[in-house]
Amino acid sequence: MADDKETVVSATEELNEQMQVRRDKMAAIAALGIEPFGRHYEPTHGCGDIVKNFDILENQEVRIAGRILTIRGHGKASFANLLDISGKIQIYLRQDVLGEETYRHLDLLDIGDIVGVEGTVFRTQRGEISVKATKFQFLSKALRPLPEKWHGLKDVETRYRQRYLDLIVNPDVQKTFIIRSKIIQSLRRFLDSKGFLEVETPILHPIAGGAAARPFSTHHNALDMKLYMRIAPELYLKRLIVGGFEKVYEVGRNFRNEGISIKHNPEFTMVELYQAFADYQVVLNLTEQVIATIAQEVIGTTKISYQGQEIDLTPPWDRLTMTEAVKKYSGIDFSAIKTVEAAREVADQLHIAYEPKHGIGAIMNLVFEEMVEEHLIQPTFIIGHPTEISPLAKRNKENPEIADRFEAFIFGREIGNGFSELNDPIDQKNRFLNQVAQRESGDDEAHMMDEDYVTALEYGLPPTGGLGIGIDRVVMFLTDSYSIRDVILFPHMRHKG
RNA sequence: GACCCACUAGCUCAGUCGGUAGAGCACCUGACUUUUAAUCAGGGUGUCGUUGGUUCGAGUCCAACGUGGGUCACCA
Repeated sequence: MADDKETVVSATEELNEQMQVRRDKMAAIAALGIEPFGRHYEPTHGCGDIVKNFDILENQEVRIAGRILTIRGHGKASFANLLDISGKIQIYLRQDVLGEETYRHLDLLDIGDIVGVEGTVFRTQRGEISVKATKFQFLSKALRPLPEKWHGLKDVETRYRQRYLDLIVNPDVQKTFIIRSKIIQSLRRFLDSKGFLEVETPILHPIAGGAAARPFSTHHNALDMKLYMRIAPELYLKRLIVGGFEKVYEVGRNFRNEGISIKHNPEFTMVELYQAFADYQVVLNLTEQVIATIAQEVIGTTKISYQGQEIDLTPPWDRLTMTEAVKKYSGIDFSAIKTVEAAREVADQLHIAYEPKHGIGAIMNLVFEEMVEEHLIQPTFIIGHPTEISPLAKRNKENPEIADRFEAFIFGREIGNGFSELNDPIDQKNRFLNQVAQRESGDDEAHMMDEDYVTALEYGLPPTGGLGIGIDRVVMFLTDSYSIRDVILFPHMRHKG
């Protein structure tokens, strides 16, 4: 079609000078009988490893490969810096070593190209550990220029949309994602060592349950069936406890169809774990242990600095009931409030908005969110949430209006949530019915009825403690990242306009 | 969803009161055999996010839209 032709032509016209020059060089490389986009190369050493191990490697022959970051030509000799995953090293290229013809190929070399170099490890007069190249070959031509070497890439939009550029030119970014990987490794090591079994449960759910959130919905064509992206793995993991696994965990992605902020990405990573015969106290202790262990293993300390604030992750963390916390920071004693009318009056005085569906417990939770959360800078467990807002948690034995539940807060942000699991199928069914009623009255974050889950409970769920920890937020704290987007490789973005 | 801020060369950024579009790096041409933000000489490569409006004249003022960031709202 004519349209296609025009597309090709206009695409060609869009090449700026630098892109055209690089394409010309690519063609010149091909004209020499060299593939501009190579196939295979076996480095013997990492660039950064050579620098680290110079004592052993001095005067040794090495073969390295990486991306050209800088080139400094000096006539019949040139210097370049080569980057691979292990770090950077300088390469020194001399016409009299490489030969005139090969040396001329350097004219076709650009910053950003990926090349292989063989040569001898040595130290220059200025003390820079370098490789004196005896051979040099093109591995992949870069057809676009890299961002600037000194200021790097700062444009936030480009950094997120083209994360590969961010990773190439901003070394701290790579560091953050290496730490992220180590955090998850450390988490798995910890749980494995405690006898937990790692499992995988569905991400496509016929019923989205386990949390109060709006799901993404999708459709299975062959089955002509509506499906949801999971908002939490909770109900499946507890089915596994019914099935006889006594300690399970899953590290995985949850999807929630909600707003985006520095603390929220539509897909985010959580670990959820369940331990049979345990209660919320057991998993509460586990929470502070696992976070402290990860911090110690990955960054070498449990005393961290986040956004200029010193935070001590060393157990034990503070423990405070929600009622106590609300009293401490708002002056309101909800244990003395016995009617919804009284609770509403308090909320009105504090100018906190509530809805008709909110009972005493939900209103206390609103006060908590509004007046308490921001003060919980040092790691703090808030214990004893209203049962009203905890439809999957077991009631407290002494006070059925509160649940055996906790949330862990750091820097005013919730990083974990755990409870004694509701294992009474009759109570669970009634709570679901309650949620369904709320749903029908317009709350699209209320739970859907999950009959099969209730059936599973009817076969017997042992007393169980369950815990969920937001991994992204943990990574944020341990890498001192301001935004969740800085700990997610490809954060969600709109279509480019 | 509301409000605020940003968008200028490949990258990082200037751009005065509305009067011919600028710098550094990168790039191009040349010199240079231990440099390292190499240096030296020469060269500006642009749909000023988009579309309208005001004006003799708009990168600059106004409006709408787009994208990003932030605050709030919403929310594990």
